[in-house]
Amino acid sequence: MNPATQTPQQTGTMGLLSQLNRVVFRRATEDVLGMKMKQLIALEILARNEGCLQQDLGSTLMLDPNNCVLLLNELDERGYVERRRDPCDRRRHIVVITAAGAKALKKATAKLEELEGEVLANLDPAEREQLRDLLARAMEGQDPSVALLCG
Amino acid sequence: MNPATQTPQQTGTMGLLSQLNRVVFRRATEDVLGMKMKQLIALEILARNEGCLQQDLGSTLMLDPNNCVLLLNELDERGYVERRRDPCDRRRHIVVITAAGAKALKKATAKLEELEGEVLANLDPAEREQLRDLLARAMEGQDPSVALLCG
DNA sequence: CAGATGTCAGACCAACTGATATGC
DNA sequence: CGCATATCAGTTCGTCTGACATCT
Repeated sequence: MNPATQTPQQTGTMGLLSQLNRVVFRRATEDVLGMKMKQLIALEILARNEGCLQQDLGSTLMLDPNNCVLLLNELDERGYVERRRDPCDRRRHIVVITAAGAKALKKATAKLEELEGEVLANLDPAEREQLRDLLARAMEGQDPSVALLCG
Repeated sequence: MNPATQTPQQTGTMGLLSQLNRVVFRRATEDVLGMKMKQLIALEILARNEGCLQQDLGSTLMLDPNNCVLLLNELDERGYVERRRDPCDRRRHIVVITAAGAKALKKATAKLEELEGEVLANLDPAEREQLRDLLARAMEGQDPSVALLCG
């Protein structure tokens, strides 16, 4: 809290990324969004990829198969998703978002965008789009197993 | 994993931020950096703010005072920081980075920048700087209690 | 004494590890 | 039978809550 003593040294991009993410996480509570941030991201993916495989969802979210089950259990209990057996390979599950899920997602997304406006208050609309574009392009460069996220 | 079924709907900026951060976290393990990501960020702040107050460090990292103690215990055990009583108010601690801490930070930062190059492979150098600038400017707009991070 | 700071111990939650059941 | 998928139970880790000691 003593800006005068700052040296010219810069904080790394990854550190800034991590900290800004922390700001968002601290504010994007379940109370605000109506669901957990993780659930929101999962529903976003499911909304854009109809009938996606459970394992693909897991790999895109970078979750162990294990953790993916837990996440889907939560979403299932709330009635936001359904798990159906894949007729081609009955070991697999196909996950689909329900109407209730889509509705809840819409609400949560609106809240998150509100929050985004506050967190990115220092950036004008063009810069915000630039930021989004850069983040999206960076994500596209990741391991293909994460591909479902990119639109 | 079925790009053909993607709809035009976009993933939100906050979702992308969260996911890209996850990519970094998954890869920035203690094995790679020689220390935890959190420790690295703390040392970065201490390197740029000589003799900063423990509570200011905590608020910048968005840690409870409690958690801040635990983090400093780890760094102290490794000999990376020292806690000194503030002569002005002997309830307070002033935290300083040691020579060993600075050395370890330098190493870890180099590794993190290597990792950054891989994670941001899709962006050219100008775009990476643009991204860093946007993130830094966004952070500057946060609550003043987080100010130590901004350079 | 009241308030602030830092510390510790116990509770809590989220994520990882191993074992089981089903289907290929 | 070996392999893959999903599920559950036990463990571990990081984080939060409350009590305590020191100092102003």
